Amino acid sequence: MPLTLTTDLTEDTGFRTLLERHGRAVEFASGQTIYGTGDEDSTMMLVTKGRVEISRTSSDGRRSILTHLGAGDMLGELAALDGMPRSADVVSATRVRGLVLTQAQIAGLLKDNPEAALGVIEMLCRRLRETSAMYTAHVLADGQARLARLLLHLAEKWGEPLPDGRRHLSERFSQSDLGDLVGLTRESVNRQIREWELVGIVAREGRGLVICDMAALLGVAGSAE
Amino acid sequence: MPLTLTTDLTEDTGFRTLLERHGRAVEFASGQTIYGTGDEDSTMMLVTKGRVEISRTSSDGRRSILTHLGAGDMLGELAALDGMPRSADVVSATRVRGLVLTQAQIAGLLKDNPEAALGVIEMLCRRLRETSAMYTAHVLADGQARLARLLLHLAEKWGEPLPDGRRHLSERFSQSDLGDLVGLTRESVNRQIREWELVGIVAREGRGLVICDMAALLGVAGSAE
DNA sequence: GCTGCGCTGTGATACACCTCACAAAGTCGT
DNA sequence: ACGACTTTGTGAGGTGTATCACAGCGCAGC
Repeated sequence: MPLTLTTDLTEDTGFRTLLERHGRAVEFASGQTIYGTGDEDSTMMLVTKGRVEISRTSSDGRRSILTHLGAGDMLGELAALDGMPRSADVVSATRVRGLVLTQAQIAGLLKDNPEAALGVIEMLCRRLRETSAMYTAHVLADGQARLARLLLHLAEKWGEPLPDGRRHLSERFSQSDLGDLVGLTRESVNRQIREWELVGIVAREGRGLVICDMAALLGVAGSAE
Repeated sequence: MPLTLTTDLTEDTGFRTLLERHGRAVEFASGQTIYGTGDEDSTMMLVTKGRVEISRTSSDGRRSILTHLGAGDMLGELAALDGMPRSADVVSATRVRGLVLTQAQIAGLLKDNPEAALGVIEMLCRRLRETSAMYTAHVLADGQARLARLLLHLAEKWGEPLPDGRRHLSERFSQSDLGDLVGLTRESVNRQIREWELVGIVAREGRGLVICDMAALLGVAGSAE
């Protein structure tokens, strides 16, 4: 089960309307810190354009990326819902545009509209299932399987399908990003991808990556599911 | 940040009253499967006595234990709240007594009592923070640090304090359980604990374990926080 | 154009942890 | 008190990844 931490807005909890109607438009250049771990502010944001990275950094400087979010994804709802300090860093990976909602606006929505609360509960349950699946996947699978899973997931979320069924990933994920997403070093990611390239499972097309043989990746990924 | 997945009932979302008043009393012998991954039933349960293990098993038979829950903890609320299939196995680690609530009862509570929904949201947010902290901890820390963290957490949740400040863990956790809780083999756990025993960080007292030097464990645990 | 700087590629070496194998000790049922 | 089963202890050897080190490459800015 791949990591998403994504809030699917096709199922509307009332947030979408609220955001589009009352959200304050914001914009960030690439590389800016949007929220920092421990911050006390309690806003949330809907990404309308670009890509952000959710991560944590250990005291000795190693980084664990939880996920990347893009247009249509919400972020920061945890702090907005429970008022606790932010639990992760959010950094723009590209130029990012979004709509921001304050905690007061959200609290208002929840008070006036009990339906919304049920939607929120459903969303949190889904996130909880995803996160805990992500945990066990990391415990049980080795690096190769985790990387295979990641590529499949990224291709799904960010890639465009090619006519021949392969998938093109044009968004730029550096190998060290990939490493931080699955808990491997950049070098290990390099060697693994290189190996898959030789066997024709993936290919390099200009600045992007093409997933040629999804079935093979699924095989590698599933071996320890 | 240790794994808990625990629902703290001191903060009452209305569930506790509901459970104590309308819960159906149940009892399980040690080693019984209470809920199985994929099951469709949607009850939840308050543990009143004993200890249960929440785990997942990979296709190749390796097991990852998410946590152990005991008296005062709720389990199965995820499926009860969102109606999806169970996402993990729950097995009694000892003889267990509990009170069971049906999904209909919970739905009724949430509909009649909007306050309760807010409490549930808060609880889910806390769980989400814990689970994702658990994930990054596992990615960033090595086996030694994870085991140290685990012992501290178990001592806190299940141990009794001794007059001299040490902590006695009388509940029986086998070394392979400990391994499955942190993603190590039984052998590795054995060697590590043995080593700590030699240095006086922990000690064996009959059938239980005593944490002698919490500070030292904290040091090991925190080195990669 | 040249100059940095971040990304990629690759070898050599180290080490944490696993796997396998087996013995000893403890626990439980009858 | 007996055997069966689980848990613990420990060695030898293998392996997946990390670490370090360095070279090439591509792109942005001056």
